[in-house]
Amino acid sequence: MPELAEVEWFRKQWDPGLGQRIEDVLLHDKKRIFRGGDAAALQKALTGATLERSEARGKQMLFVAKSPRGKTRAWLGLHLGMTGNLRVEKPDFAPAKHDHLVLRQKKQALVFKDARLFGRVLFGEGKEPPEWWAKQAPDLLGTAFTKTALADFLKRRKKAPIKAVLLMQERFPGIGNWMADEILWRAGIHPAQPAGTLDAKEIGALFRDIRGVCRDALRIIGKNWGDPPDSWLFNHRWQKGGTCPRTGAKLKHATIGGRTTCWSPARQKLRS
DNA sequence: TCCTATGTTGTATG
DNA sequence: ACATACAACATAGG
Repeated sequence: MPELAEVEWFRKQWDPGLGQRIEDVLLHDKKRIFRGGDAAALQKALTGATLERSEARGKQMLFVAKSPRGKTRAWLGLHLGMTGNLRVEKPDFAPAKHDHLVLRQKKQALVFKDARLFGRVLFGEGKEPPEWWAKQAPDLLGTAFTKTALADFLKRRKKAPIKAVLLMQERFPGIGNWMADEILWRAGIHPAQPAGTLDAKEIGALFRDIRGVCRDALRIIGKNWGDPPDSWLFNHRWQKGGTCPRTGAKLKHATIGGRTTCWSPARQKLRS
């Protein structure tokens, strides 16, 4: 479920717990969601710590907690995978089947749920943010993401379909299946077009629409989980017999880059 | 029963 | 070493 804007929205669901002490940490499924990380150390470090702040970069979230007396910090990383979510419950909440991590506080409990277990919990301790956070790719709306950086990356991945390339988190953090389709639809580029064959005009459009979709998604979904307008591909892509909101033509679907892909054949044509 | 799912990662191959 | 393709992971819902 969660891409850039959904992750940002879920991150804020734990805002009621900021500035408050964590009384207790409940771990449900230790096996998969921690992927070999030290769940016991996480539990120990977070118990009694005060939740200070949180951030999201792409699909990765970071929650920072301050130890009771020391200067050290506990760094909690959450990735929602395909089906993860964050929510708030009453302080005496008892975790159900898929609630893998619960931070209990006086006024509420902060709950991480993930049915399919594709999500993951990361952890680190110390003064500096851990490696897994520091090495996150630069924000697509920041200054480090330039048209030149985009063109260079496309050149390196020249044989791969552009759809698959947009899903690479090392360069496009936060872009997922629906955002990639939305971007290519706006830019008028066929999802199977090899990345190295895009001309300067297409790269310009792609750059513009990557940032445009990120901005719009954060504004509409990231803020209040609002519904995207019908002028987007989003509301038509899963509908049976769905049509392109710009051309009215019937949308096409196929597996490209290993993922179900939707495009409007009237405005996205494959070139040779 | 079979197919699908807004994601990543390990492995095989070129 | 790098790029590409795809199965595997685990569960729920149509």
